[in-house]
Amino acid sequence: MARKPADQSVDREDILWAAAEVLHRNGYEATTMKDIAAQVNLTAASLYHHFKNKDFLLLSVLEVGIDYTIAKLESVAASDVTYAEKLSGMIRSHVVSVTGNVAVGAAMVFEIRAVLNVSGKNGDDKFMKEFVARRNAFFARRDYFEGLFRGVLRAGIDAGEFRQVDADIVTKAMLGAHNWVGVWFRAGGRLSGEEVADVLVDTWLAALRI
Amino acid sequence: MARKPADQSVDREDILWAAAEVLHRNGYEATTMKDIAAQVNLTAASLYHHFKNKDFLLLSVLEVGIDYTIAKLESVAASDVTYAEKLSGMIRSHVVSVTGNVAVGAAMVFEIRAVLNVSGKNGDDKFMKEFVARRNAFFARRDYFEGLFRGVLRAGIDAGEFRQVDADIVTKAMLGAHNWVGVWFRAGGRLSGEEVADVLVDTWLAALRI
DNA sequence: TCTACAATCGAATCGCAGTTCGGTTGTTGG
DNA sequence: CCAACAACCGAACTGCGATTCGATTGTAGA
Repeated sequence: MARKPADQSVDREDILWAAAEVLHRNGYEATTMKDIAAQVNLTAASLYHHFKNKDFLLLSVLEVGIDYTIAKLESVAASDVTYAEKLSGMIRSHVVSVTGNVAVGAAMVFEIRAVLNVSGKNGDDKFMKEFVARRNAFFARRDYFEGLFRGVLRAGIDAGEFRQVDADIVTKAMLGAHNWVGVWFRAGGRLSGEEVADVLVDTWLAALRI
Repeated sequence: MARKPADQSVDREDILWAAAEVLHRNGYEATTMKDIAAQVNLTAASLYHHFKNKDFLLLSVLEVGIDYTIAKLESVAASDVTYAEKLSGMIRSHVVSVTGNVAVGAAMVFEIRAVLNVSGKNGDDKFMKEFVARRNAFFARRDYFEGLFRGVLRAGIDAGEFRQVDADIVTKAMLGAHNWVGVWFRAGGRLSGEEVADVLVDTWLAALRI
């Protein structure tokens, strides 16, 4: 190893965090490498030491975001409680994740397209192959995430804990409502992240109660 | 008037519609004027005959979108029925609007930031003044739109038709769920726009029933 | 103390996107 | 039939953003 001037050097994690913030403010395409670099006191050129290119940087942000969210969710989904309790915990977990890091949450909602469209342009890029693989893996993670909710919903319906609803649509409605929190939530507002989560838990359980 | 080669000439409306589609696919920043122009068989230069610049074009898309949505919503909101019936109609109206024109719906959700960030850069642009004015008017329209839902929700709660909930948060949850429909809905899928709307109406009323 | 290499930067490349401009073409009201 | 103007286009300008490259600087391990 080498070069770590104590207070100047930043690592991959720092950059991702900072990038999420800038991305949140401006959106992927409107965010320049310079913008992101500035956020961590680097030059644009330096970013290429940590990430292959801009697309990989965004993808990395999305990856840590989904991994973090899923990690928290899985522990809840695995617990041995009623489906209603399980769903409550998952909703709370998701909403708190979003309110806890609006930047990453919003990136996961808004910047997916940027990652999707990559194949459209640089159809020849040297990193293309790896990129597509990682991108697909990311989407698989997202589907898995959605599946966790849908699974509990279905199981709860089958078990007679929830009323009969279209699980697919209701799942998407839930995720849509939660994702949207990242758009309007601001720390320091009338309600804390936990309080918002409480309202949403209450709302969804009411919607599902028999 | 002049120049209207019968089948070539397009009008403002056509361009806005086409722009919404391209925007939906690529996102504002990733969409070039050339892309939009191509969609209506024009050159980028020609677009400047119809719109002052790219920002105004996007803003115009958003304006027609919100106007259209609000127009449909107001007729429902004005009807003289129970709050539950009114809310049902509004939800249906909103969801059907979104599913009926996913492109515009998605633009209204995803491209707002692009319009927001304008002040940050061209702080000197000659059209700045007019732009800011129109942009603010647009945001006022959005707030008004949200207010229509919140108003009915509150009134229904006061009237004892709905159970006690945090109207602010539940309103945002509803709009989030509806907006999200524009992200996943595809015509020709398992359910039609109307059917999706039915599921959501059912879900929200269940969440609000006493 | 050396040496290899991680971490960084400045400067240069390269292409492209938004925009402008001058000119062309028909259509239409008079 | 004519003038005026709407609708359009090709070409050129301009600036900026992603990316590359060579050089520099410390630090960690031998």
